[in-house]
Amino acid sequence: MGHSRAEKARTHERIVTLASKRFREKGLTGIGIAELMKEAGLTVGGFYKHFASRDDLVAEAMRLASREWKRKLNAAASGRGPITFEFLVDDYLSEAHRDHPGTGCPVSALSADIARSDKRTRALVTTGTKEIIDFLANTIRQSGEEEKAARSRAITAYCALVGAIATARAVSDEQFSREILKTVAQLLKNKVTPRYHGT
Amino acid sequence: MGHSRAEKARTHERIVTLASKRFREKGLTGIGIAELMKEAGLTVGGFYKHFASRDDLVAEAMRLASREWKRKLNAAASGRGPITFEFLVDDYLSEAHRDHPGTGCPVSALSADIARSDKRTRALVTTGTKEIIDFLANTIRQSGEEEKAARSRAITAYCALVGAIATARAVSDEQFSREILKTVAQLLKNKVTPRYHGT
DNA sequence: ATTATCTATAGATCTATAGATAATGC
DNA sequence: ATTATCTATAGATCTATAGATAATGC
Repeated sequence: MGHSRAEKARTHERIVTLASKRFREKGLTGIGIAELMKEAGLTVGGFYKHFASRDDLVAEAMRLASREWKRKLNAAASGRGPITFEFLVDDYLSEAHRDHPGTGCPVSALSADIARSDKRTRALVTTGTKEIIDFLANTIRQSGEEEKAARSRAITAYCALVGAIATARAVSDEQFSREILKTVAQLLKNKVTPRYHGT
Repeated sequence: MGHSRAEKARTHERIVTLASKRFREKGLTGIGIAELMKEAGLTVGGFYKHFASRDDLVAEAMRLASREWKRKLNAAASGRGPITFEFLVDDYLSEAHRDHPGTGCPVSALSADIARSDKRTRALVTTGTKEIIDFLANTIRQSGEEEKAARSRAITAYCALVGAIATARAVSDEQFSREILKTVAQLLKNKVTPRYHGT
């Protein structure tokens, strides 16, 4: 029991980290505070000394998920030269990402729940989404695309990625699910390479 | 109280119709049986004479949502000659669709919940999704596209549509939300018209 | 003395069931 | 007699709070 302030900060982070994973897996209302605290090795009573309300935890968990997701994209680049659009597409549309929503893109896992969340959470996700799209647009410009066209492609590619993972997770036919991932990956990559010269 | 068998059938349909709407609005776990029955002008006790379990209602509601959604696409075509890909895209990516999930595409509203649903519900949605993609592929072939390429484009377009609505609903910046809808609509329509001759 | 966590619990849900009531349908 | 719906309730949740306990930190 008891324990230091430094330990409390670590406990806090442990709860938020766990929540950001479980929320993506089970939905923002799919797991209760008691179960989360138990999984974190704590009991329900301590929760409200860490968070003013459940929505507070949701907001913090989504903030962490967005930050980690961005960090992951950047980390994927490091040591390999500038990250390419093709790499991002293959990484996003992998079966690993489809099968592990807990560590994946928060928007594809929680879009509907986010739409029903409070202002703070939605604002956070909005900022994160804009940043990812800017990031995508930059990789597209590296392929020689003009700025405005790159943004259009980035937005459309982002939506195709989100929709593909969401749909591939929803359908129960494994072959069909894989077809979705592979087809979207292939088409997105073809569309963006300069050799096709689309407007 | 009491009432005829014919009336029971109508009551049953009323519950399923309401559920298919509320589920799309609030999520598959976002509304309880008591509230649904109350909204349908009934009380909670009668529920289990209509459905063996909550999951039973979920399955029936999703079946209805898929059927209605297909019917809507087909109805949009009637009296206007063969339905075009362009029309479907604009209709799907309208602000009206974004703002009224209850009568909209069940996959964009519920993908994550569906992924966590039982076999029956997922199988139903899988079939519905395949049909919509076939439908899209047909409209693309009407623009002179070869069959296999049309299927690839249909799958990718479907994912872009689903992701665009999901994302446009999640973000809280109205201008950004509209940008997403418009950009994806424009790019999808450009990509499919024969004048661009992409592979 | 303060505080991080605990046990315990209030009050509001939720799904599901039991048994009563009032109609239909033989 | 059967049955469509009702009232009432069991038992399991859920969020949030009160008060106890055992540590930290002045």
